[in-house]
Amino acid sequence: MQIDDIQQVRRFNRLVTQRAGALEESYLSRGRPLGEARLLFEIGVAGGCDVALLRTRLGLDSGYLSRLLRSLERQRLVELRKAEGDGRARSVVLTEKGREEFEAYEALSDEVAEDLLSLLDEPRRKRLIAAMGEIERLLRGAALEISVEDPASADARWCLEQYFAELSARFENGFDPGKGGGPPSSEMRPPNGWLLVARIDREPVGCGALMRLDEVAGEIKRVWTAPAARGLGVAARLMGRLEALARDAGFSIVRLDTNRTLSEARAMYRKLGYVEIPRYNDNPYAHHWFEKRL
Amino acid sequence: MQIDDIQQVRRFNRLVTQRAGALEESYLSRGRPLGEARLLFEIGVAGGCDVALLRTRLGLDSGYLSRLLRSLERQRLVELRKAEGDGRARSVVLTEKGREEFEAYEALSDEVAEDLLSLLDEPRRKRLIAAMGEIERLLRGAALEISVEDPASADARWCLEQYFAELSARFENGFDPGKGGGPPSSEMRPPNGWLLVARIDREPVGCGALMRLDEVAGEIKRVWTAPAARGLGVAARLMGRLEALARDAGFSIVRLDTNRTLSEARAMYRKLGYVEIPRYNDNPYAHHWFEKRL
DNA sequence: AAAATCATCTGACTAAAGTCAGGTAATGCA
DNA sequence: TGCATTACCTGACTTTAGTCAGATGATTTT
Repeated sequence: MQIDDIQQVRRFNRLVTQRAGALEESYLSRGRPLGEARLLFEIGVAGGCDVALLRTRLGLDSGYLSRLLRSLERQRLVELRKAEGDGRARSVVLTEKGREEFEAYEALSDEVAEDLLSLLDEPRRKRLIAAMGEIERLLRGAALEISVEDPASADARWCLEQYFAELSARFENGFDPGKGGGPPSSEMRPPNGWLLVARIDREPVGCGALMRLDEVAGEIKRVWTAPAARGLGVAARLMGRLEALARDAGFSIVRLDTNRTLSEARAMYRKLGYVEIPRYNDNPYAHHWFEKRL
Repeated sequence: MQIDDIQQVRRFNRLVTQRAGALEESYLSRGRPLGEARLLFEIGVAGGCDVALLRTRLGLDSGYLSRLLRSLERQRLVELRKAEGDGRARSVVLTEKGREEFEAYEALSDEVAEDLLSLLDEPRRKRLIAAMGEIERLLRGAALEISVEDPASADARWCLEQYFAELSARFENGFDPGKGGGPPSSEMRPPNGWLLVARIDREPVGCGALMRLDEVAGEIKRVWTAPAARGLGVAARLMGRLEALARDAGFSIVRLDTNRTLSEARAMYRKLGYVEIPRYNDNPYAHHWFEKRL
């Protein structure tokens, strides 16, 4: 690692935190301490949620959070009620007045961003946005964690549900997991199957599975990235890990199939070194088959 | 301005401030409140300075700052003494122990930056650094302020001194302002001369002058950018403003000369539409002459 | 059904950060 | 010379942000 790089990061951090301080200051303009403003904002973004979620998201002490909520309640900005399902927990929602306040904070955030952009002419603005997007993708992608997961875990099931829902939305004739979903999820457990879940900041953002086809070949299935995490290279990282798993399991070949509507996926497989091969299974939803020698 | 752009800036701000929190947290690891740590750091960066400068840089109340300084003094990290020149003012310097602490904070900053970089592989790291550099240049450049200044003002004199010092360091045979410096600074006042000073965050970072040659032609001189602000497009912005001044003054041509050692300057003049012409003056330090029709 | 665990609340604290109104000595200006 | 201004200091105060040790009632485990 180069010293120049470190210096660049440090200069950048200094500059950006300085500018970002403008946001905190603008938040204070509504005459409410920052802690309360942040809390109100977080409740608004979540659109009402359980107190426990706020506690972990903002990293607050439970006593402290309780008091902050009480204060917002006294200001008639939020309402607290018992959470459904668990009588111990409580959930918060914004009142009408709270929603107005939240929107005022939204407007302030927009304003700060707009002020920044207005300093630049159109081509420079484009470059700034592009560079910000690049940094965002790189940093979010860097925070990606991939782990082998039991297919029955809550996050795994969530990912798979999303995946199937997306297939049935995108495939020309819909999608029925029973017909083309391949092996049931319960088989995606070692030693003949592996399910990976990718997370960013604890939140699941993607999945992928490897199944044993025979002694020498594995099959990659159910590679999916959450819409919010696309463009970060999540799928490519999942593929890499699946191939590593395949190698560790002693496979020398991995195969996969895909539907013709998923053209981005096909482009990615090619880029990763997969070559198209003849049909090797009877999946009615597949139009292309690929393999890669490890 | 597009809504997408604003959202990108907001997402970026959120992400970056979140990561920057890591730095603040690491600063706390030395068992000193953040306020004191920041102050110590600022004194160290400045290498000792007047109290008033710290007050404006950190935006602190004078009473509060006074107490913070007292606390650092009690810890034997800094020493306060009367500022030279003004008996009311005080100046601060780090003690030996203070310097050690400062360096520990420096090391922490480096570490945080390194941790970030270590999350990425080499090509991604390169992209991150490039994007950070781009953002830094754009934002710093956006904060550039250019104004017509009296050549006797402190900032103007500082810029001109720096400019002459640099010429004498770079020219093959040194530089004597008396021989090639052109008209004395006192002539750079309307209606026959204009001196521009460029500033970023109040700090002067460059200068440039326009002088009347005759009824229809102006001459651009003393265009200089402080080393710390190079690469931000300061000189190009100064040139643009000087040309605008020339147009307003009724000139239809601007000319300028330059030394052969200043190749970046020559490249910039060409890029801005200047064309090389024969010698039009007797400046012994000039090797190239340019002009541009407005 | 008892015991353990959990989510939240309450009260009693503390440290940090900051504000404000004078006060003192040095400086600048008429 | 004298009066306003400036740079900093001091004391008295407030707000913000947070910690911690129980208390309470719901839920889960045994």
